[in-house]
Amino acid sequence: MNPLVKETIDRCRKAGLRRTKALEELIITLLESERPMTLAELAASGRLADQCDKATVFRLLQRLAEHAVVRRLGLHERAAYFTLLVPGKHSDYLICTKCGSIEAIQAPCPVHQLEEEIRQKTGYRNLYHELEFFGTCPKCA
Amino acid sequence: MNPLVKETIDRCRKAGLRRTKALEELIITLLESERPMTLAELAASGRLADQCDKATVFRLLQRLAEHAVVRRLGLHERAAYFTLLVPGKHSDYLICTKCGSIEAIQAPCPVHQLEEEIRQKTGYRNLYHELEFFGTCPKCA
DNA sequence: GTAATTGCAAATACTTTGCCACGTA
DNA sequence: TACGTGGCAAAGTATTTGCAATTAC
Repeated sequence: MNPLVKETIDRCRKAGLRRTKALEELIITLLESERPMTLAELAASGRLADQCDKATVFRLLQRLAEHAVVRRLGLHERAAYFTLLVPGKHSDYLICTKCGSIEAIQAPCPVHQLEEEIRQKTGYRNLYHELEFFGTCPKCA
Repeated sequence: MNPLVKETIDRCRKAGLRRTKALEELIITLLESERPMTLAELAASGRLADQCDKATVFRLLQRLAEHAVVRRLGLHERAAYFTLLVPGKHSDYLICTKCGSIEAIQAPCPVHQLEEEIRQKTGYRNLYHELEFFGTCPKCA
């Protein structure tokens, strides 16, 4: 088993969550995905489809988000997107507004300094950011 | 009347939209607002509440978004937010995840260079970005 | 044994559309 | 006059909750 899976489950356990089949499969699914996924996508995906109800996935995501194991993203669609938070990793995204494709951007994120500035000037706590680029991808153009 | 209102209405006219009372009031409302607003907020706001139906505001926003007069933002809430696009102006936002307050960030946006890089490397067209900082504001902390 | 977790179904919230009346160009 | 626009009400989509049954610890 991917050590990151074990690690992530450990974080959940420490947060007081029980180790259920659904939790495991959800984490594996999120980890396997290269991009954020919606609740509907997650609930319909192979690992989870026969494993548990959509409401369960919803409540799991909710709990995991509370404990900063996943993050809920906007990404402009009607449905919310979720992605696993891996300590030390951060992604910004490039999204095609025509076909809806989503890809993570590799380049180092250029906003850390501004984030630090905001932290100091405004006194906000637990600051994090979300950065997305939208446009028409070459295929759709 | 604020010259920006006239200017914006002109842009709408050029896009083929008719100059209606609802259009005018919507643009004024968006322009007066310091921050993005939801459809519900807009439809309930003084200028529009007695002026027109929520469906009308919805369809107006839709048309305006198509013609890049307004932009639809995610901002993490269940409801979508809308903001007027003023040529040459761009805002990033700082949002409190507890009380939901939204404020525009004054600091110059640090991602233009990355945006340019992406434009060149990926061939995406009509590129723009959305950047938000989330955290707990001093009041809520 | 006890409290967290789950499934199912029902309730909400927000968005979107149909259809006919109306107003702008 | 012609076609974009508006109002009202209904339908659609995604999210959220209640409650009893189940499961992890």
